[in-house]
Amino acid sequence: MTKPRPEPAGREARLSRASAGRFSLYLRHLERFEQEGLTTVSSSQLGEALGITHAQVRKDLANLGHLGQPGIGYPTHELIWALRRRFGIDREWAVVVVGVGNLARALLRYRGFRDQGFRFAALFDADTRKVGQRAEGLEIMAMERLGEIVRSTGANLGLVTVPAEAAQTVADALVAAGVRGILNFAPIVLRLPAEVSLVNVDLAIQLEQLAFLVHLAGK
Amino acid sequence: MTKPRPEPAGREARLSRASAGRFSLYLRHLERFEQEGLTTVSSSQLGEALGITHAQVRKDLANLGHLGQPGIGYPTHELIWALRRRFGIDREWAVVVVGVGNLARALLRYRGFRDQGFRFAALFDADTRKVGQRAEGLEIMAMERLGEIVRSTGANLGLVTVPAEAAQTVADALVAAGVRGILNFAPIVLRLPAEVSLVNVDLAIQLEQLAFLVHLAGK
DNA sequence: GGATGTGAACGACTTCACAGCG
DNA sequence: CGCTGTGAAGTCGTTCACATCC
Repeated sequence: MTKPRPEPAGREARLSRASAGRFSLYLRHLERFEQEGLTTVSSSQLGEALGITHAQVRKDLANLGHLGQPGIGYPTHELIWALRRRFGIDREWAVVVVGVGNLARALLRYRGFRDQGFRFAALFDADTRKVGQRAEGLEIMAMERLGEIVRSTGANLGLVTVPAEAAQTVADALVAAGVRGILNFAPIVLRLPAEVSLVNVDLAIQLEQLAFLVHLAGK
Repeated sequence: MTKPRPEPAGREARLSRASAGRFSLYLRHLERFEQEGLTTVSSSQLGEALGITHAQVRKDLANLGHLGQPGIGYPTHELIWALRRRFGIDREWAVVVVGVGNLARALLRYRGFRDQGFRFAALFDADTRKVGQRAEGLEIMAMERLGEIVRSTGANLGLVTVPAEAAQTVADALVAAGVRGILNFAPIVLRLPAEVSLVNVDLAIQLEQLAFLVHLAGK
């Protein structure tokens, strides 16, 4: 049974889910600012970049401690590292991908994952014709080896890009293998133990969402 | 300049954005329930399926008028159609796709789009080697023809799956061609006129998000 | 002056709890 | 009795406004 908000909380000062959801955006823009040579950035600059208010930015960043200097702004480099620490991407994440279709291939190609501390450790597919082939430099493994390989590589995240019918089974296997988080692209509600984190991305729903917004706007 | 909440509102009884965001989930589960032969469904059943409380379900569905019957529940079929009407998928949406990579191919393959009233009208790519090839039964067109074809097909939604550098240019072209909504997969903040709706899907961020949740959970 | 940090006001969403109907 | 619809309360997130500091 999945409670609406399982979400176990960390120790540090309470951090809202909404604010957490913007952290990777801050990071991305800060990295750009740093590359452009800005040693310091203001809440207004960040707000402009993310499309939110400066007050919001300050509230979010207050979670990281008092990094800002009145009259000046935030030191870009320090802020980036404070975010990374808080974020957990100062360590490395090993990711396994289950279901090697077009979507998985698109994700494997995404540049920037490696920079952000993500490493693809292994690929799996139930289709025996795909097993043994390579995708983006990694060999595709048979599903039977999932448990073994997740354990031996110490993978902690699983990416599920299989059809809806197979998703729960795959998720169960990943959990059994000891994965700590699952990124699910299948259009179903996965049932997971509370200690395993879950992020859902439902592409079909996004398009429906858009149609809905247009529908509402067009009156 | 993009205000945090441009969102022009519809006429009917005010509908919260959060509740709107669940509509496609309701629809999906209701269709499943109907297939399973349930002519009637309760707020608890729906809540269980979506992972939210029954009170929440009733609040959401109250927007559609008084469809529920105390002691009984909601008539499945009527509810589905009430949702569809409210949703705008009782009409057809023509979608053009710009940037035919793996991600676009994955989306083109998504079953269910057609059932939900979406039709892929045309594909475009800047890569001249791809132009003329076919993907999922549609010919890939040169970017130059975008305006012309959007207009002739009456396409109202655009799906942007190009690299970040090209995304704003593509979006501008789509807007100029008269598209009413854009589903953007590029990891940048698009600047659009307020009358064009926008939904962003940033896949890289979802993985970071997951890492973050795991990080927080693991204390 | 320009920018941060933050209490207080505000607004949005969710849950509670219960009246009322079938 | 079961289940809906809905005010009221509660929770969460955002914006305002201003004291404070460089």
